[in-house]
Amino acid sequence: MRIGELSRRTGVSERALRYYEEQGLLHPERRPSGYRVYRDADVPQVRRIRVLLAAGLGIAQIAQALPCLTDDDLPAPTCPELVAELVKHRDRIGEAIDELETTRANLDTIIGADRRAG
DNA sequence: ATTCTAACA
DNA sequence: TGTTAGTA
Repeated sequence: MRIGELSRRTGVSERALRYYEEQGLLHPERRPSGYRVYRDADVPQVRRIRVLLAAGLGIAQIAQALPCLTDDDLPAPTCPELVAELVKHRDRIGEAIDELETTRANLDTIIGADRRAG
């Protein structure tokens, strides 16, 4: 299939699909015309990419993670090294949440002071 | 009608 | 990422 169909079947813009290729996430063949040709397997592959993006992973990390995932819609890590990195990523998110909660508490204090000040 | 590359109000 | 120009 060409990029238009893949875009429709995945809900991902053609622009994004070309960008994913540029970043090494997809490797479509090329027709003599220059048109990209995708395989059926690229449909679930794109969904996996979106899941990983939604999980907060960067393009570079996703490029390395894709080979270590089961070929299913819901990515399951097969390489132990990948699992370790994902856990590390999860920990960073936890830290970020803690910092945001502190920031929110500080804001609440200011808001409270403002209300008391009228 | 579709896709491609390159570039930016 | 969207969008647009000029092509093939």
